[in-house]
Order: sequence, then C-alpha cells, then structure tokens
Amino acid sequence: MNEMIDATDVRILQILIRDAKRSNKEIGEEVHLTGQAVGARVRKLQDLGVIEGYTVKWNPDRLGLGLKAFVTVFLNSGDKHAAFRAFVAGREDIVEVHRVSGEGCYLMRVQTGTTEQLGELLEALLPLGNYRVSLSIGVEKSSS
Amino acid sequence: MNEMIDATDVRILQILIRDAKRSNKEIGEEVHLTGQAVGARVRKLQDLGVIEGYTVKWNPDRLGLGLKAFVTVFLNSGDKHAAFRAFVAGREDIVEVHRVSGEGCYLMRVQTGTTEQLGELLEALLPLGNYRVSLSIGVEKSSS
DNA sequence: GGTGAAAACTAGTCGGC
DNA sequence: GCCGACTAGTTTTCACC
Repeated sequence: MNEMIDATDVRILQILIRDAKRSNKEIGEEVHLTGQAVGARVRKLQDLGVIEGYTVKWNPDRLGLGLKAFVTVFLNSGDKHAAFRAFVAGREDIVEVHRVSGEGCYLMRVQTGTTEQLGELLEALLPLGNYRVSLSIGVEKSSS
Repeated sequence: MNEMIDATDVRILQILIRDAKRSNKEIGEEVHLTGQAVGARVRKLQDLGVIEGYTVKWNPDRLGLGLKAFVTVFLNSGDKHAAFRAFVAGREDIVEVHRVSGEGCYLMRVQTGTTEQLGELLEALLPLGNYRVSLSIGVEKSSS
C-alpha cells in the first residue's frame, strides 16, 4: 500500500492542476495510457494524500471582492495565539493564514470587497496585536 | 446576456469551491433545483468569468516540496520591473506574485523542496533588488 | 500494473410548462 | 427560467493478460 510516485504520476498531477476537468481518456492520450489506468493512478494519488480535493478557480473581482491584501500580524503576547486562531476561523474574508518565522508571527492573505471592510478587519484585529498591510495592486502570477 | 448573480449562484459557487467533484444533481438537491438547472447556472458563471477553471488541491509535503515562504521584494530601480517579471515567469518554484503597495514592490509566494533551493532562488534574485523572507512554519487556514 | 469490454452514472440537448 | 425524457460521453468494475 505504500507505493512510490513516478514521473507519470507527477505529469498527471500537473495536467490536473492546470485543468481538473480533463477526462481520464484525454489525459491517457497525453501520457500514453488508457483512461482506466489514469483513473487508477489518480485514485492512488488521492489515497496517498497528494491530491486533497477538487476546487474551482474563481475570479473575486467579478463578485465584488476585488481587494486582495497580505497582512503581517505581530501578536501582543504569547497567550494571544488561541484567540487569534479563533478570530481567523470565524472570518470569511481571511483566506489563508501561515505561521511564519521572520517578519511577525503570522502572515495572512485577505480578500474583501471594499477598503471599509478591510479597515473593519484590521480594527477587529487590533486587540490581539499589531499588523502591517501590503495591498495587492495587481497579480502578476497565480497558481502556476 | 448580461445576467445578474443571485444568492443561489453564490451558494453553488461555494459548494464547488469546497468540492468541485460534486455532481450537478447532488448540488441541485442542496439548493432545491434539478441537475440541469444547476448545470445552466454553472455555465453562466463560467461565461461571466466568475469561474475561471477547475483545479486540484494538492499537498506539496507529500511530493517533497514542504518549504513554503513569502518573499517581499524591493527592486533596486524602476527599470528592473520587466526583468523581474521575466524572472518570475521562468521559475516553477514561484507560485504567486502580487504587485503591492506598502512593504516593498512585490510579494511572492514561494514553494521549494529544500532550504538550499530557497537560497538559490534568493541569490538569483539579488541582482534585481533586496528581499525579506517570511518562512511558513505551519498553515493555520488554507483556501476556505 | 495495465488492458479490454460491459454496467452505472453523469452532463448536454431537445421540447414542453 | 425550470422541469422531464432522451442521447452521448464518462467513470467504474469486472475478468484476463
């Protein structure tokens, strides 16, 4: 059950990352396999935890969520970590949170509709610590 | 052809973000519609550009790409932007690049296998400008 | 581990409401 | 704008190599 991942598996994964709607048969033609062989490998990748799930790439701008920002968080004290995690779990506008070493304690990716909403988020964050905001004014590259 | 997006469309989108492999029929049961009505709405969302494509969520750790970092880039001079864009376009380990206001010129999300590879990336970046690295040591939240 | 053929399910298209 | 029936394509499961 502990199988290795060969180059073909990686190729299949890369194809699926680019477009998960491709059929197994179509992928099979590209990697010189039949559709059901590709299906078996995809299932293996899922069982191994390499593939965690399937999602859609969506455009936040078209839904009035055009504001993207990176917020570096500096917590006031060490006992604020639990409160911070509860805070981010309850907010839909916080898309991604990383515990980081370097600048600050956490770095989170935020997605809101207006600057007012971003301001409200930052204000709610203040009791926990300080922050530094980098507002995205253009995406050069995204999820290669 | 210029249609509005109602609450049902958003619900369908949220379901697809969580799991794009759900069938239209299954989604229809959740939003009280038939499968083909869901399919029509999904097609509408694609035509409107809200849904840009389908991808897989994959686990970099399982492929020996466990190092995640955020690099804030401070370009040396204004004429380095073109060179920087060419630089990031050619590197697979740079996953995401944002033009930002605030700290630095660009903020990019990097994904490498080892610290040596990260060091090599940063060294290659040096001719273009300075940088500040925040190494991710744990993901609290990811792509809600 | 991969291939081949049959079964179950799915999405897309048609007319009708 | 949505529903029901039909068709085409897909994934899945089986035995076999």
